[in-house]
Amino acid sequence: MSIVHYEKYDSLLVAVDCIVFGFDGSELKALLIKRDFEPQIGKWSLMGGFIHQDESADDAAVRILNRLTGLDNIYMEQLHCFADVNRDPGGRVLSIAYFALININDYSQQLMFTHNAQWYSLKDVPELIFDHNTMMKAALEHIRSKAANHPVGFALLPAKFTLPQLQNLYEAIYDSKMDKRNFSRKLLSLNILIKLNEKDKASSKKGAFYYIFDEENYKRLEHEGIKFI
Amino acid sequence: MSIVHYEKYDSLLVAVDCIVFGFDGSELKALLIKRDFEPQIGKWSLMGGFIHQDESADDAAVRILNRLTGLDNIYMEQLHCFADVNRDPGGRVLSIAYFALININDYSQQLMFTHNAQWYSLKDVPELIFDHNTMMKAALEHIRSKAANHPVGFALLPAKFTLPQLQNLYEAIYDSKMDKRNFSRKLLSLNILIKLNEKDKASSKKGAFYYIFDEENYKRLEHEGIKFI
DNA sequence: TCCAATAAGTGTAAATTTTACAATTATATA
DNA sequence: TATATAATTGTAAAATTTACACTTATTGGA
Repeated sequence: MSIVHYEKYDSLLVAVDCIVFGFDGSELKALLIKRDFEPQIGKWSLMGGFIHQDESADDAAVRILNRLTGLDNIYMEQLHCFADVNRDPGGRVLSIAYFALININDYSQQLMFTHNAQWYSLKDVPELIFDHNTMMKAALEHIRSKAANHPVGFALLPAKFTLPQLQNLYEAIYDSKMDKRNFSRKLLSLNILIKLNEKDKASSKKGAFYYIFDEENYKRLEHEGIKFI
Repeated sequence: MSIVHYEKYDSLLVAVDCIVFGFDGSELKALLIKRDFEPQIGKWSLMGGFIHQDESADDAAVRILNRLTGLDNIYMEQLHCFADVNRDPGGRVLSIAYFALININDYSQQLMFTHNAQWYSLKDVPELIFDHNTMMKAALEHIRSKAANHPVGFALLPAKFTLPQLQNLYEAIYDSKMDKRNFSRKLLSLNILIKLNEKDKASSKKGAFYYIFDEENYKRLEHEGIKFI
C-alpha cells in the first residue's frame, strides 16, 4: 500500500465539546462552566478542548470529561459534528459534540469550584458561547429520542434507586407527568429491574423499595431497543 | 468580543465521505467508486473529499454529492464523525460520514462511467478502503432505526410508486418479508399516501395503483416520528 | 373467446398492548 | 392513637398488532 502525504493547506482545528447531563432526583441538569479564559471570558459554555494530533475524538472527549469531572468510565456518545464556517468567531474550528451522562452525586464540590462549574436546570440554561445552546438543544432531543427506544437511567441514577425516582427521571426527560401505575407496569415488564429488600425512607413515611438494574438485561435492551413511547 | 488566534499546531485534515443509498424497486443499493487515484488506487471506496477552509461540512457534502451525481437537493444527513488516529494510513484525517438517499433513476450512466461508479447490492458490497465498510454498516443501521420511527421512501422512490414497491423498500431495508395486508393497513393509516387513478402495469397483469406522498403530512411525520416497528 | 397464470387487493378474529382511572397500605410524627 | 404522606396495587375499555387466505383484474396463450 502506498503512503501519500496529503497537502496540509486545508487542515482545520477540531474541538470536542461535552454536554454533560446529571439528575438530582427530580430535575435534569446540565453541567456548565464559566470561562476564566479567552475567548469570551466570563461567559458560560460547555466544557471543551482541541483534539490532539495523536488522539482520537473519543479519547479527546474522555480526556476532557476526566479533566472536568475527575471521573473515568463516563457514559458518553458522539452527538454531532458542528462545522459551520463562522460558528467560532476566533477562527475556523469544527466541534464534535459529545453527550455524556453522569451520576450527579459523583461530582465533587472541589471540582465544581476548580472549574467554575455549575449545574443548571435545563429550563434555566443561560446564553452560552458560540453554538453551544444549539448543541445543548440537540443533546436534549437526543436523550428524548433515545429514552423512547432504549432504557435510560443506568448512568444517571445511583446504583440503588426507587421506582418513584426512576419515574421522576423519565418525567424530567420529557418534562411531563406520567401515570405511576402504567409506568411501573411498563418498566417492570422489561425485566431490567431487581427489587431489593430495603427501602428508601428519605421522601416518604412509608418508604419506597430500592431497585438496582439487571446489568445484563439492561445492556441487552440498550442494544436491541425497547418501545417506551 | 475579543478575537483570538488559536495556535495551529494541532489542526487536522477533515474529510467528508458519503454513503449513498438507492432503491431499484426490489433491492437497496449503495453507490461506490473505484478509485483511479492514490491512495489505494484500484480499490473501492465511498465518494469523499476534504473540507475546505471556507465551507461547512454540510456544504462540502453537498459539493461532493453534486460532483458524483450531478444532483442538487439530495436528501442528506450527517451520520457520524470517524476520528480514529490511524483510520487513514496516509495521515491523520478525520472523516465526517454523510448518509444520502437518492432515486436510483436520477443517476446518469454518463456519471457512473465518469466516476468509475457502481451500484452494489448491500449484500455484495466489496472490501472498501480505510474504515469505509464500518461507515457503510453504520449507515445501514441508521436507515433501519430511522425507518422504524419515521416515514421513509420520499427520497428513494420515484414520484409515483405503488404499494408493492413501497413494501419492497421496507423489506429491503429490513431484509425480511412482511405481510402485505398488515403493511398496507399500517401505511394507509398514516395518511401520507395519496392514491392516483392510474396503474403501473409493469409487474402484473392486474396492475398496481400508483400513489404519491402527501408532502405536508410526510414532512410532519418525519419530524414528529411514527411507530413503524 | 375462454382459460390459465400472475400479482394486487381486501377482512376478520384473537391476542396483546395501551390507556384511563382510585382505593389501600405502610410508616412517621403530632 | 389519629393524621398526614407518599408508595403500592388492579381492572375494564380501547386501540393496536398479529396471523391468516380468498377474490379480483388483467394479459397472453390455448
